[in-house]
Amino acid sequence: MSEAEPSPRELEVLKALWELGAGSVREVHRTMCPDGELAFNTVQTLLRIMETKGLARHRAEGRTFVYEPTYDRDRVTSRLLDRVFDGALDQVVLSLLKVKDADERELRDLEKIIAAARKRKASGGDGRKGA
Amino acid sequence: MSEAEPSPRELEVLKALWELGAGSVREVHRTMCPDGELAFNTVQTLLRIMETKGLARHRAEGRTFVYEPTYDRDRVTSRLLDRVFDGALDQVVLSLLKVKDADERELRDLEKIIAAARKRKASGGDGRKGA
DNA sequence: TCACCTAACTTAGTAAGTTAAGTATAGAGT
DNA sequence: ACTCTATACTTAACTTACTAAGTTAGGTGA
Repeated sequence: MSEAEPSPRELEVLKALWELGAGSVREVHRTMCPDGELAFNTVQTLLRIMETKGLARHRAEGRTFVYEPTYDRDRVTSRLLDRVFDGALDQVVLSLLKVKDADERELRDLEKIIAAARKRKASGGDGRKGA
Repeated sequence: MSEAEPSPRELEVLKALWELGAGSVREVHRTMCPDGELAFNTVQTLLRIMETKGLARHRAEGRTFVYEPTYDRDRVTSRLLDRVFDGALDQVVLSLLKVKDADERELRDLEKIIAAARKRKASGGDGRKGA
């Protein structure tokens, strides 16, 4: 099984978790549906299932369970995209640019990000590839 | 409902469809599982369901149905990413670069893509997308 | 025409995702 | 001690996804 894919609803939970860093069921619930679209219990169940899938983990804090995401947003994004492209990074950006039609500021930001990546690679001298 | 999300399996079908441009059930089947992991009928059913969801459409060519994807890869990618990020393009690229550790050639390609996007915006002033 | 191949359509069963009511328990307040 | 509340755990109904066998019917060649 190793690394389960989050379902759409689970992704919402993850987003709340990323925003919070870590949080109790109550906090996650409030974050992901402030207007109570989902019942508290529903979120609780989701989190329990996500734990069995390895998408989240918890520690007890008093009587309350505090949940944490197992994978960060980068990891999840990368997996999601590998499903559509097969790891072709530039294809992704191309797609995005075609659809989103970024403004000048965004384009410049992107260039900065790329420059930073290049520098990181050069300086660290560290071209590790995680397995 | 407007625009349904493709399930994981449906995404595989879409990938075959994108590769083919358009194709019969048989062609899609061969493309997505050359070693017959899935039955022909399974693919056929998937395509029919995808049509009801608006993910694909077909035209009859003789007795054979030829299926076509409704949305191109860019569109699907963009929607997929909006589920994780909320349209923050540079966040996506940042995520990707963190995880993928692109090589120099890829980085240069990315810069070219960005430059092209900028030019497209400046010249035509026309960022129109055909449906 | 009859047998055969191919392809579409029907149906159905298993599995996974989604939702939430119901149940039990541990502390906090009176 | 008794009640109220907040929390975790159990169960289950209901939906959607996945898979494929079975059925029907149009062409093709003998």
